[in-house]
Amino acid sequence: MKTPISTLVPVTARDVARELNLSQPTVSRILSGDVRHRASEETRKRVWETAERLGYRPNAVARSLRHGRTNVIGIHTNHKYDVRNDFLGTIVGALQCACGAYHLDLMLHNSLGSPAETLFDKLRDGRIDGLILHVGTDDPLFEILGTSPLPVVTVADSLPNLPAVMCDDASGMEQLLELLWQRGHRNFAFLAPHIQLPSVERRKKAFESELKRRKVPAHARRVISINYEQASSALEELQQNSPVAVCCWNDRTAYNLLRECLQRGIRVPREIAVTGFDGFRDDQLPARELVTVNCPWENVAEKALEKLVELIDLRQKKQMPPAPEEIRLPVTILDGDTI
Amino acid sequence: MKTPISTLVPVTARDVARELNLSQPTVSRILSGDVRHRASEETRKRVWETAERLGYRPNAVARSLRHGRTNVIGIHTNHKYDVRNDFLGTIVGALQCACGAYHLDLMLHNSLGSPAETLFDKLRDGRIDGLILHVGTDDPLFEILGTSPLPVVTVADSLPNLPAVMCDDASGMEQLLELLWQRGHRNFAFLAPHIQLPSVERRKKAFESELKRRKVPAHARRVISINYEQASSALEELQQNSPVAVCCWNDRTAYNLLRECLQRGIRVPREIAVTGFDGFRDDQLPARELVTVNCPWENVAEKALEKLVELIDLRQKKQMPPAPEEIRLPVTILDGDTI
DNA sequence: TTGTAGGCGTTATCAA
DNA sequence: TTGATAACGCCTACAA
Repeated sequence: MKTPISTLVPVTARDVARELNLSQPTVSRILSGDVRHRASEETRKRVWETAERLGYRPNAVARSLRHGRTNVIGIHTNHKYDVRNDFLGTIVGALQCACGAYHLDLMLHNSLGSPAETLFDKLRDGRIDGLILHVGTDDPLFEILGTSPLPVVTVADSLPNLPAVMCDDASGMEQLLELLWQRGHRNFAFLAPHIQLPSVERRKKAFESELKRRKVPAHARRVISINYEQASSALEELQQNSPVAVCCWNDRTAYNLLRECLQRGIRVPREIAVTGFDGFRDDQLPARELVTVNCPWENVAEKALEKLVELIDLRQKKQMPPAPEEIRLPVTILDGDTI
Repeated sequence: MKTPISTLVPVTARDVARELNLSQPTVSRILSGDVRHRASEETRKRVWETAERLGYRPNAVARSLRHGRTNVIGIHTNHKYDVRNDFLGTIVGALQCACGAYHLDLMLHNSLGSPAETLFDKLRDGRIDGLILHVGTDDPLFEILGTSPLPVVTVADSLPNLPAVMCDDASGMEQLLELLWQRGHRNFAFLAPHIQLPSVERRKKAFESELKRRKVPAHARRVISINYEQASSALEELQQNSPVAVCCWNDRTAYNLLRECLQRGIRVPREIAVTGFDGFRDDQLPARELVTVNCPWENVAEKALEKLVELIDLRQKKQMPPAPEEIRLPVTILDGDTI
């Protein structure tokens, strides 16, 4: 059995060349599988053998420098969560899978720790070919990225002047309300987070306009602000207006609300009906089956990557990118037993 | 307001130098903040201004080539899951946070799609300074990595000749059995997956030896093989020997078992008591509170990164790494209502 | 079929 | 204080 020589220093093409009294480019040509360039069978064989024996591997950093392309894409979010978050985890997971098909690798950029400006530098220091972005409009990043040469595609939340792939939040909310309406609900509430997210704004807007269209009076379609995902603060107000159908801005909030109801003995859905949004329902757990909007986040990630690769290829050819476009993917309803 | 010039091509130090009729190295020295090298105040100012105006950012790829160091570390698993998996998600999340302190970035390597050999090439092509590894012993990778110059630390499951950081699985199982014993249980079962994982083997071994020590007869400490996390196939055997305390090899299996019990009307813990392992309990959901072993996976990730950084620094100084060491972190019990 | 020269963008060492 | 030169490892064009 052949064992590659154990070394503390990586082996270069030059090392292989020296070993055989050849020039470094000759070795490089043979090993990079250049079809046009025919070398003598004899030489090819010796080069391949020696390369394997010495454990040669082409250095990707040098390659990247030469080609002006790293085959790595980055993902960045300015929200305070890491990959353990439902949303980010799903996006990253799907990206990770999709990257395989394009022979790309994925780099996680941590806003955690470094200020935005430093991060911005890192994002365009040539280590990534493109970026998948998920940020709120409060991030200073997007202003700069709009004018930078780095190809960027945003997911879930759109930003001005950047291409975006997202879910059809408005349609999701409308479908949700239609279902609630069919089940006889006439009193509604929307639980919205304090933070501003374009996707949540769209959900809220659709909540209001759709119910207005159905002639629901203002007191029966209230919007209640909560601290991020903490539903408890809203419970008193909800109970006073029970029975009520509560549309939570995301699934986690809905689960929090369900738990609170369980603890306080509030009957679901009799007194309070609960819906989520996102489709992060965990069917494995012996809990209630949450009614929610099934958002195709995997498809969002895949589509975003597809767009990003297009942009990267264009830039490689030094062509101007097309005008930024917004893609909205259709959503469906996941029925359950909480309404 | 200064707006950086929008360009399709990145700006280099050479561009800045040309603009000012200076040499490229001079610009580089000033901008890289070399303290020893005093340049005239006048020049410094002009260089900084021009750099900002043109939107210059040092190219990290070139820097990496020069320094022989990328400040990126990789993470790889050969299991079929991506970052959405509880375990991997936690490890990656914790690494992501910990990387901030070391000014490192994290790259996800997808075994998904590319064969192991290709992956192996990628792992040592110079794009990462070190690797966090989580693989089963069936992976061909570890044989080769043992002799490669790339610093590697494994997590959760140790491999021969590689430093490892893991949880004290044996102690966790012993604590679990002690608790079950106190609560009066005398009939036990261990649900093990078909796949071979060193960590699970340790849990299984501890299950057997600890119960043997307590003089539990063989028929009251059975080991049942299941397909990965699917507990249902074991239910018949479990019911026939009820009441029984079931130690699942991980939390997900335990939750699956709980769900099956719920659906079939089997009382927990009366007929079947359930414990998990790992500490991936979701307290947010209105479900049963699983009794499980709280494994400090975040600490595992942090410790592994710490070790990896040490190895990287050593290699940078071209020193030999120390003999591989195994670090086991202590675990505790999370009590609940399922035993 | 193979070697030489040059450059990707940066940093380090020298000399001016 | 600054500039020239070389090197990191690779690839491409051209010349031999």
